[in-house]
Amino acid sequence: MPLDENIYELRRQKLKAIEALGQIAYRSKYEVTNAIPQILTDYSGKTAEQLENPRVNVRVAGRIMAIRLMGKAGFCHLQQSGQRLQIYVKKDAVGETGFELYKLLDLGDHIGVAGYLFRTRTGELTIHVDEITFLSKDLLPLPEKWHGLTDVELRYRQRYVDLVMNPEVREVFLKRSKLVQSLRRTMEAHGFVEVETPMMQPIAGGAVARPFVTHHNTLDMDLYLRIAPELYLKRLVVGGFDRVYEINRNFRNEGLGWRWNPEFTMLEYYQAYADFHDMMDLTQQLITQAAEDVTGGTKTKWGDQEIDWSNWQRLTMREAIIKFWPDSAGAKPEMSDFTSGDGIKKLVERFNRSHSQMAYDPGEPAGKTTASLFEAVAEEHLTQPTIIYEFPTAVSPLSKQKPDEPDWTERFEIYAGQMEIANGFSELNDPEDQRRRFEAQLKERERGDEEAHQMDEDYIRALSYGMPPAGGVGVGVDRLVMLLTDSHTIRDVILFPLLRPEKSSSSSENRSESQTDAEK
RNA sequence: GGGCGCGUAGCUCAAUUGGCAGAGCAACUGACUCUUAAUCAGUAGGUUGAAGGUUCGAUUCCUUCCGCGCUCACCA
Repeated sequence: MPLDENIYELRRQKLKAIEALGQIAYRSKYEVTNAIPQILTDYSGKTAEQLENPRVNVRVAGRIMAIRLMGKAGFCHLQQSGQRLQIYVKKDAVGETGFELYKLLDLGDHIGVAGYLFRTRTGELTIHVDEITFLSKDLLPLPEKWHGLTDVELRYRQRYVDLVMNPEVREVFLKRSKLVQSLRRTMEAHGFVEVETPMMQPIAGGAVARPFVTHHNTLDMDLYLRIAPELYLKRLVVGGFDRVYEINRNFRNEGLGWRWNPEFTMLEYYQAYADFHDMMDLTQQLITQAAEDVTGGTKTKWGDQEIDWSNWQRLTMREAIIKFWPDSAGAKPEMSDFTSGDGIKKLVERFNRSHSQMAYDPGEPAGKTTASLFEAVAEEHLTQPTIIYEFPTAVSPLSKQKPDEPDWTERFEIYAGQMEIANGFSELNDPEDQRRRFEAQLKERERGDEEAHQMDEDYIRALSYGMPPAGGVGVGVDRLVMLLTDSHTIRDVILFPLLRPEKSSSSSENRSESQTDAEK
């Protein structure tokens, strides 16, 4: 830290010296003729002769990422929008004062330059500078130019430095932006209307998770940050918005991990008069289109594997358990094994004998066990985009049951890269059935499941006014970004992931201490 | 929360069984008007995450704490 402050102080003095040369320390604006990426696009193909006549005069701005001084001339690389262009500064060209300014520049400073394009002896496109304008000072030293910033914690805590130093990080977030654009485009093309529903809710519903709690002072009431927008979007379907969608944050007070951040982005959409098969088709199309829009193709790298977004498979949950049943756990299950709680229990016991123990509570509903068994048996095999459909009713309090098998619902999830990335179903619109499902969830809550769904009387009232048949889907945007950018932790696709608060032991605390001392 | 690992200069990393805490880059001074990880000569920069213990002596061994990473469990 002492050295840090030395450099800071030294650079402040340089800034004063720069002002003494007639520059403004923090000026308001600088008119450029070209952005650096534009120059690279337009002139990279031109020869030295083509650049000479006619001569191309430019004004550009950027951050100094490399600087080399050789007596009375020097080179810099200016970076803008993640791309770099070299400039050549010669005392003869910029004059005495201009060169004094050049000598006061540091790595990380922002400058604007005016000059003309040429090629150096080694052929690199370069600006021959006539005039330097100082734009802004970097008072803190950037990380080492060769190794850059690799410390994971610093990268997340100081994302601004990470973005300056690591162009591939910038790329990930550009792709994230493209993905969201693509999702919106597909939704709009299908006639969906974008809406915004409450982030603060009196009852945290629409999913099975623990919420964050906050408080409104004037109304003196506790509110929950939403765990899902689902119940509000379906209220809108009741109200006559036949196709609605929302892209926004959900908050779940759960653990952190490579696939989990407490706030994450979800796309949710609801379509009246559609069932879960329609939603599977739409979602498959949405994701395939997104892969193409973001990466330009349908095949993406995922670690040492490849995901082919044009090749999907569909399996029921029961089929998936049978298909991926490990040989070591004995004969594959039969469909009839899933019909009784006893049959499922036996499957779990057989599986657990050959594998690491899968957690399960004998008192829980059989459907819950089946869903856990599916995750234990199949999830790790689901690298290619796969739609798993027909989920147990016990874990699907908002889905419509299969007409012929009431223990199973018209629900699906989409898996890729061993992650669940989407969840959709034919929406339960029978208010009395919905009340019974909520009551079953309340029993689970009494059994100690803090994540079980709460009773939402207003939602039941909304259904009682009549909701048309509808299908709905939620798509995990962060996880989709991970898959499309080969990022293996969610923190790499969220600009500012949740971290523990920074320890204030060093600089900030010292400063406040010295302030109190001064006050005394 | 459990298990494993890590923490040394601003950044990236060394340091023989426990024996003088080092290098490159960044910084500073000087030389250099086509360099590009510029080069050359020199200078400065450290409470080895914190506290305690063992020892003649601790970056190294032990304990506790703090922080980070990986991983397992709950969760999308």
